[in-house]
Amino acid sequence: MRVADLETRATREDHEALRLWLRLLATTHLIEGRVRRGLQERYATTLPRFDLMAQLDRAPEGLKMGELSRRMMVTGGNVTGITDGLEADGLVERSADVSDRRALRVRLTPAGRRAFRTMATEHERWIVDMFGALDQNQMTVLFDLLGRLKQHLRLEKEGQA
Amino acid sequence: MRVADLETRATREDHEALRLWLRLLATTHLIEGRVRRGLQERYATTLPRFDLMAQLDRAPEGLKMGELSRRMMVTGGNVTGITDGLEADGLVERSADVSDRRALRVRLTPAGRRAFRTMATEHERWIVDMFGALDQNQMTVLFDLLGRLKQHLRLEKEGQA
DNA sequence: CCTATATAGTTGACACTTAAAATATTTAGG
DNA sequence: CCTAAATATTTTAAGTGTCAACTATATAGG
Repeated sequence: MRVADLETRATREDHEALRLWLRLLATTHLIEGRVRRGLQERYATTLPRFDLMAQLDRAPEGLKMGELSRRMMVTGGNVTGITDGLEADGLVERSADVSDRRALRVRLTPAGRRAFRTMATEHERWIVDMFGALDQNQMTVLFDLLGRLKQHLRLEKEGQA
Repeated sequence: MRVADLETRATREDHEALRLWLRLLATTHLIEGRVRRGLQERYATTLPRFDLMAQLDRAPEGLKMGELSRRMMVTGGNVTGITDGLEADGLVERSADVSDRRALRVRLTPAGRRAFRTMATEHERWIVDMFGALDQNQMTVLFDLLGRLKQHLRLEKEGQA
């Protein structure tokens, strides 16, 4: 290994699963950091803000806070804060849900949609470049293996509940 | 897909690389969250504290703050804060570096080492369980593909610098 | 030697994140 | 109908994370 990073802590004696986990984590951190810096430098925004807008871009009719929270895989309190910031900047708007007075519906404003679409184009280019190390077949294999892993994690959780 | 999560935002039209990235991110978040909750529930500690101690467990002679920062893949300021907390709890200690008066060497205290070893055993069990979805061969393939991806990211970065 | 630059670490400002408590509303049972 | 439990959201406290500014020390060239 050329560079000391999260994986450095793994040694020959460790279980293969542990080494795999550290590499998975290091790789994800590397990509995430690259995207975060790109968004900061090019658009003075953050990854969580971009993620929230990405979810809303897929849902023209808007999403309830709870649905946003589930899809972003973060807690509700977190979504409240990020939404507050985006709302203050006029990029998203909250509106009362018609069928449930406890709920709020969040959606992109026209300005928010424009801003997101611009960023998303460049964001996708970064991702394609970073995954350029893998050919079509390798990407498919990786996608399937991660799918298997993820499915297993979901099932384990259901077992508990 | 059965559950709405980070991947939900990906659609048929998206570039394969983007869908792969979202799955990589979702899977990593899932595992990370599981480990974080385990450490919190069983040992009332956090993942960053565990990670820092894990790095030190591999380096009996201790590590300089900067080396810790590189290996943990986080900024120096962050390491200062986590180290402060662990030091306050008597789990690590700072000592002056003999050859460089700017530098500090951090190492586990005996109590820190005992605490880490206990947690590490259980932590490894969690990881092995979570990766139980994959057989030996699949783990090797996943490990190699991530290695290829990671190597490519490192090279791109060197190119810039 | 002496100054310019680089490096090691800390600090402060700000954003993100979780968990738990609090509020408001809905739903389910009796 | 009425109350208990569940759900949707916000708030708060504490920890994590970045970046940029700062202090202290080291190193390189003249």
